[in-house]
Amino acid sequence: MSMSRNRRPTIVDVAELAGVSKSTAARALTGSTNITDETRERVVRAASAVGYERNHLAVGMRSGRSGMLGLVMPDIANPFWADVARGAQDRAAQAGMSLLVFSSDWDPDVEATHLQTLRRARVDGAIINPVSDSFDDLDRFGLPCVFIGSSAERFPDVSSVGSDIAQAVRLGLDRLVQMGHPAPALILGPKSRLARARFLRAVHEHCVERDVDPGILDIEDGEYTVEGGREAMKRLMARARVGHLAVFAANDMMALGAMMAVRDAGLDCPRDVSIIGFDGIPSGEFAWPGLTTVAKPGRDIGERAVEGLFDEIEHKPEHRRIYMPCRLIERGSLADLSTHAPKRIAGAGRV
Amino acid sequence: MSMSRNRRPTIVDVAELAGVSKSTAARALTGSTNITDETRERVVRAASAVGYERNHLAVGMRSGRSGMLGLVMPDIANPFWADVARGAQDRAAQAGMSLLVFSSDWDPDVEATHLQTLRRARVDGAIINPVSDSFDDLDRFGLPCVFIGSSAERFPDVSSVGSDIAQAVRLGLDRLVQMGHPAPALILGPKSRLARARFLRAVHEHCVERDVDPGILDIEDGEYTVEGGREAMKRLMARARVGHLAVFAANDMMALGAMMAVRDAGLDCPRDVSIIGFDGIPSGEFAWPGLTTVAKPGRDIGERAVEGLFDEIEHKPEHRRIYMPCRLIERGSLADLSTHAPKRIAGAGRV
DNA sequence: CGGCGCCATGGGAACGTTACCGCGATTAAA
DNA sequence: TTTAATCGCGGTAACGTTCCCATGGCGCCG
Repeated sequence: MSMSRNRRPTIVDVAELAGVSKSTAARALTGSTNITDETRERVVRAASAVGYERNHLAVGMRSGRSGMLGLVMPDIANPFWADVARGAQDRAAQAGMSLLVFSSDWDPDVEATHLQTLRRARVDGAIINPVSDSFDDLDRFGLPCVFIGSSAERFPDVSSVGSDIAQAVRLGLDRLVQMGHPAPALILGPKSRLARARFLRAVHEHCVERDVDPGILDIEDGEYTVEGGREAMKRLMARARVGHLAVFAANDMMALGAMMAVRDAGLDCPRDVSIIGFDGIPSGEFAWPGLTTVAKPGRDIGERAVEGLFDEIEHKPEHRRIYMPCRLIERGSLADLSTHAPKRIAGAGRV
Repeated sequence: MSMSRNRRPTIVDVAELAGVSKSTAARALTGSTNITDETRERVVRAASAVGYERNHLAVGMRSGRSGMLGLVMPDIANPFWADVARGAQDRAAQAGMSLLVFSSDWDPDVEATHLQTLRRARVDGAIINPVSDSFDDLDRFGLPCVFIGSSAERFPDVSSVGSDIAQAVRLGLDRLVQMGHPAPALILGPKSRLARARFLRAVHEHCVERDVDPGILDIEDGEYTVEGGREAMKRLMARARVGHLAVFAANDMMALGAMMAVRDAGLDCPRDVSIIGFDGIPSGEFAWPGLTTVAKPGRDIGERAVEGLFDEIEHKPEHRRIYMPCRLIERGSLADLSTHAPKRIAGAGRV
């Protein structure tokens, strides 16, 4: 018995036990052709007898494929990104691949470090929510890449997957109009973020289609946080405005912050103020009232990103940018003013 | 120029450019001794010139250390587990290691598949929230392991990290007593879950210390979900009980569900019913009222698990089970009855 | 001044796997 | 029946790295 207990069995151990060469053992185990059924079965039996498990490091070295994918996101603890990670992980596992997960915390330096780690680990491809503005060394040796998120649009020559902001905004605005809020105020993110511009552009297009002057919309900016939304909502309420106030927040966290500000001001949502968010984070379900929002398909985005990455790895550059449709989740933070004040352009009167 | 653009540069490319042997190049790059500063600098310069990046697959194969850790959790999209993952990932990155993340969905078969993948990937160790009851093949070849979560207590001979349920329960009950709720009702998980027994035992111990008969506590069981908590709360309210009702839920989701049930019944939290949860999920912050809860240190648990795993990998079996302290987060779902009804054992009267 | 030892370097093997090639045997085709 | 083709199998090289050992040069000490 040459098999020591502390050493992991290799394919030669299997071959010896089966009485064949390691070449034959490899053929049997890889499911290759040119092998007798009887021999294959003998090898397979020997493999399970010694507890053989193929060494993926060695396979990866020989074949140049590590069987691993990289995922670099701002923060895995953020519910949206966790959802994306889950989708990516499921799709990768389905294809027999593993996922290396990293959080960049919106820091370009951290991101660069993680990317270097990914390249060193010889991942077969990477899914990245880009923070940095330049990726010179990213594709220097052709690491297949798919970007995710709206910041990915800064890189038109890299395949990417994101939510369809135009469709999402349309979804939200249509519902607002249906409920009798044709000209909602907007709470947007910082001007530096690309997503802000996308969101605003979609609003403009929608207004134009409905012959509404986008200029009449109240707009407040804030950080993409609860506190940012709270402050923005305070400023919004401070503006002299009569009647019911409807708000479309570009982010659920901000929407929840806005809800808090409404409560702080002694008002009631949805009676005095209607709020609709954008993201679909779980917290919106437990707020009171439940937050009506346009949900991004985080999991689907993760899945599609992996699928796109497979195309990229196989050098099938079919698509460049995929927009995943969002869906409306109604929970009760929108007042229905349509019966009381049908078809008015400006803000409707208080119920 | 023999360097093709599509081939990743190896250490021999570096060595050739620097005019040394690959052994010397390796010495220079690994920071080993026995090398001239001048030679080292020349090699380092050559390495960056050709864009050399050490192949971790090859390193892992040669050294037996892949530089990767595995993390198997029920669901990365669950906020608590996402937090754990974040902590583990940060601590691993800090040590220069990568994290392979998997979600088992509480399915033993899926878990087994992921563990096999981990072993094949030759991870240096794994952090696992165990679902299965048996792990025969887990340590057959000595894969270093640290378990996390309360289900880990089923495996006393495996190092594990979990939250200190006894301390958490004490924290919650002490606060309840301070607020004038000495004998709260309990909403617990299914009887099959180990965490339920731990929670209940801690409650019993605390009651005994305070000379309260644990038998007088109302108890309802439910699934660890919003719906489970909602149903349990309904049953709790259906019991003939006068005065203010205080509830300690063993899980934040259930606590939020209980809050919904209270609202559905036309009652008010905290005026009519006090609710305290256990977990510390973000959603509790946005509920109305904000959910007072005992928060598990998810991120810390992840970090400590990685640290424990390092000890395990280096065969330093110091500790076996680490209990991480929880902390109380007060948000307003507890009514303060202490001034109105100080020091009463049974349920206090309505305010 | 000579021998010994240290130190910088180079050569080669090994980690575990798979691809390629060669060889013998069995079978099909002429 | 003879030849060619196919098929099953074994040997060997190669992936990129690090470690061990050998070698040669130089300095130090006796």
